[in-house]
Amino acid sequence: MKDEAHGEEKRIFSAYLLKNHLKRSEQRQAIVDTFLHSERHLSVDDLLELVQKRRADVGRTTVYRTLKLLQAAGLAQELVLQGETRFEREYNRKHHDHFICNACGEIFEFTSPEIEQAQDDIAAGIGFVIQGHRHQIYGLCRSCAARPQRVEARSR
Amino acid sequence: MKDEAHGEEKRIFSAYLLKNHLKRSEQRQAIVDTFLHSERHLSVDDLLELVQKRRADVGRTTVYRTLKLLQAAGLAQELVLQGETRFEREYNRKHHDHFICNACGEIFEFTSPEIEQAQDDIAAGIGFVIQGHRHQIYGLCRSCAARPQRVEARSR
DNA sequence: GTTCCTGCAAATCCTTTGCAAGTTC
DNA sequence: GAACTTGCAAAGGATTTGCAGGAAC
Repeated sequence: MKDEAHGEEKRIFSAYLLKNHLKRSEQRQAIVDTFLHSERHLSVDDLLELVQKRRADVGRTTVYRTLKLLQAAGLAQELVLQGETRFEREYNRKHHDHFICNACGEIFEFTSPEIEQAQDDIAAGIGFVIQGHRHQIYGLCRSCAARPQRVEARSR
Repeated sequence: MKDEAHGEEKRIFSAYLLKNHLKRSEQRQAIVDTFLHSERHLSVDDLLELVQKRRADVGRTTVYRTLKLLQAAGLAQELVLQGETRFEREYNRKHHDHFICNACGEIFEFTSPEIEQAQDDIAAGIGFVIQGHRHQIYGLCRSCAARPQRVEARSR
């Protein structure tokens, strides 16, 4: 199906390995492929579980290590949502931020030129050079907002 | 000096204790006072260190526990900046977000009605009810941006 | 063959919890 | 005196590291 997808990212990863005298192992390969094919915001356990469907012999340690490589290569980004560490693809994705539903945990992505512009203006005002940002909005998604009892559960 | 400051917050904390049948201990008192008098973004260790200047017998555990109370009372907010957990005062502060300098670690606060408005618009568009948000911008502050070698150090 | 990888177990780091002794109401 | 607090030590959970055996180059 999507085997030919993410060619550019795979090339970048290969280049990263080469440049750093690292080797190409089957486990590493499986983790990277799985990660790149995923569109979700994965926790380490999510990714481990997915990878193990391909190869049961992949260990959690290697997932941690490979995620570090992916980050170093600019292909993955770590984010902390609701106290949980998650990873998402980074390369060539339009910059975006996240809505997180407090009730169902669903994550929605959004982009806003207005917000980017406002950020730039503020940064310029204080002489700050922006290198990145994290922007997360918490609340209730449409369907959870329609179920009032969930609000109760969260407002404790 | 500032002993009379934060009266409203202290009152809220007292009310919170009362409402939950909790007691007023000297350690708790010292931690709360120290926290409220601080204008910085404190880590647990920062706070512990500050408190221990007043009372050497305050333990880290109690700091953790008291921070939970402060959060529950709506007086403190936890945030994760550069992977570090920190706490800041919450009550009655104009909502704000943070710039964090990647080189020196300095934190600058900012507010932006434009950004708030844009968030509201986007949320409305997808039927999302906003309950809170975190917005952090990373980069270099004015003085660190003027020192190019720091950029090197960070871009590894 | 050398260098890098892997999984396991152990080590760390941060935070929470169980508990006996001390405090507050 | 009953209920709550405290600090310590131990437990937990997440992530990292040391190491011996295995794979890649």
